[in-house]
Amino acid sequence: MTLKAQFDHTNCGECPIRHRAVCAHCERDELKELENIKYYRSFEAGQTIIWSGDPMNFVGSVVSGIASLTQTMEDGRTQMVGLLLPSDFVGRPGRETAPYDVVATTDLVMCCFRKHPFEDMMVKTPHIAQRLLQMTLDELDAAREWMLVLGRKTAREKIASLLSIIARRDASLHHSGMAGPIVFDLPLTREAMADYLGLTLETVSRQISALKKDQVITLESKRHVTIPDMGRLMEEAGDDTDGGFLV
Amino acid sequence: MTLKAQFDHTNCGECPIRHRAVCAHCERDELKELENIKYYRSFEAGQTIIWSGDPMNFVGSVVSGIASLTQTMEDGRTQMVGLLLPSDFVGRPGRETAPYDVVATTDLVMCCFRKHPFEDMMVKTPHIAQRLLQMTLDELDAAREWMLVLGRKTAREKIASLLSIIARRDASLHHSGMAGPIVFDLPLTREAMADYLGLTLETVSRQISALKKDQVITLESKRHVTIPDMGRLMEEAGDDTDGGFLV
DNA sequence: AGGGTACTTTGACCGAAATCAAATGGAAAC
DNA sequence: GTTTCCATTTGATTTCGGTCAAAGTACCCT
Repeated sequence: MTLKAQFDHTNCGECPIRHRAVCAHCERDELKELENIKYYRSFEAGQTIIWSGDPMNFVGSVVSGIASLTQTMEDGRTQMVGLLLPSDFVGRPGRETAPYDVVATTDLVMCCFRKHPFEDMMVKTPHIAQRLLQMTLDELDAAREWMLVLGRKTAREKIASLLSIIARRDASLHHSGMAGPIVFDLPLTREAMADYLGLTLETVSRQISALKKDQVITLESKRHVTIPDMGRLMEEAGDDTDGGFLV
Repeated sequence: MTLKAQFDHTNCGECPIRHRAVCAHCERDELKELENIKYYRSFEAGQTIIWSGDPMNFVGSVVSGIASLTQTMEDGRTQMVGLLLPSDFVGRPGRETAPYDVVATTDLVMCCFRKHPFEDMMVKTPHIAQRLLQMTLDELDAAREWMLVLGRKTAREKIASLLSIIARRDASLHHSGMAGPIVFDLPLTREAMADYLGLTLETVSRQISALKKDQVITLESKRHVTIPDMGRLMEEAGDDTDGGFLV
């Protein structure tokens, strides 16, 4: 069951996503306090929000747009290690510095809380620490699922896996059922997809073309994707687990 | 700073590792309760401790030996997603089922706690939830660091990265300083190394031979490794971060 | 409309790692 | 001792994805 499914109530103030993510019981007192310390930040596509190693003085969640967590080697090779879609949480309570770069992949709005007040609240409100533990375990599962993709899947399977994740996340946002074709816009450039999948952008492009030729997907434009048969796509991804993905 | 460094006191009863891992302040009351519900389990090399999807009714930590977390596709491709060395924690408070197989890579002793009593204690003792959150964040960082290895490093760099991690963990166990050669036994078969690195066992063998030829490492036997110059090895691994690895 | 820029596709070629296959080594069992 | 079994090494060949290069496409900006 996803995070969204567990806490999908709407009476959580003007930043509902954030509260759904943190407040397990949506109690009014906790909410009031969160309301008092929250603020919004906007970023442009391409902007780096936090540099690896820098002090990170806030936590927050994505309201709209896409952010990514990336690691870079000295010679420039980069690997995306997380994809943050709306409602995803960013931040490490109890940590001083960021362990990797956080980059706005598209224009982005985040709902933030200064770290220290948030940590104080965590101490006063055990629910929150436990909720954060659950969320972190979910992220850990997603990261490990992704290790299988990076370590053992072919380029074609990697592309199918990524499309599958984005399609599933997007479908759950739009409350559509599991039947029928799924339509969405790819929020990533070919290069960003390559960085996520451990491929080159040329290989990404070639494999997308191949999936199109084999009618696993349809492209109305470079970015606008239709998936006529989700089951077929998941076969292509080599996925036995029909769910469970979280990132 | 590693987990070990933060909690390296010795007055924690007969299962000190376990308590170092969970009890942030080593308070006597908590310890007593933990003592009452703990028990030990032994496993033989190769034994599967938990199957992915099975109910998991305990949490615990590795006392001696090595366990690994692995994911397997239908066609048999497998990816190791975590390596559990002595003092590492296993288990998901708040989760019913295991998300991947846990396998004893060597003969193994674990110190376990039934899950429900442990969860009850977690609720009563906020420290523990917060400590577990910290540990889970560490694991998440390690998993993401490993994603860079899997996605972007060459076979030679992958091998060097793995040797580097094991050497560092082993060195910290034996309290040796950072200077001088490091000697240890490889606790993994070539195949297990391959599964961890997303390679084939042949490639692992070839790259180890190559590192030996280039005198980055010395092999007294197939498994007994000497690293004359840790800095050199880390260069080979492409590591800028001279530390931080946890798994 | 024209020109610039950034993103994407496609082609030709190359190389690192996979695959297939055989030989070697080392330890336990008979 | 030698047989058996398993882990490991090494060799020959193939293949998938990377690299280098060029062309195509869409969008923005005067």
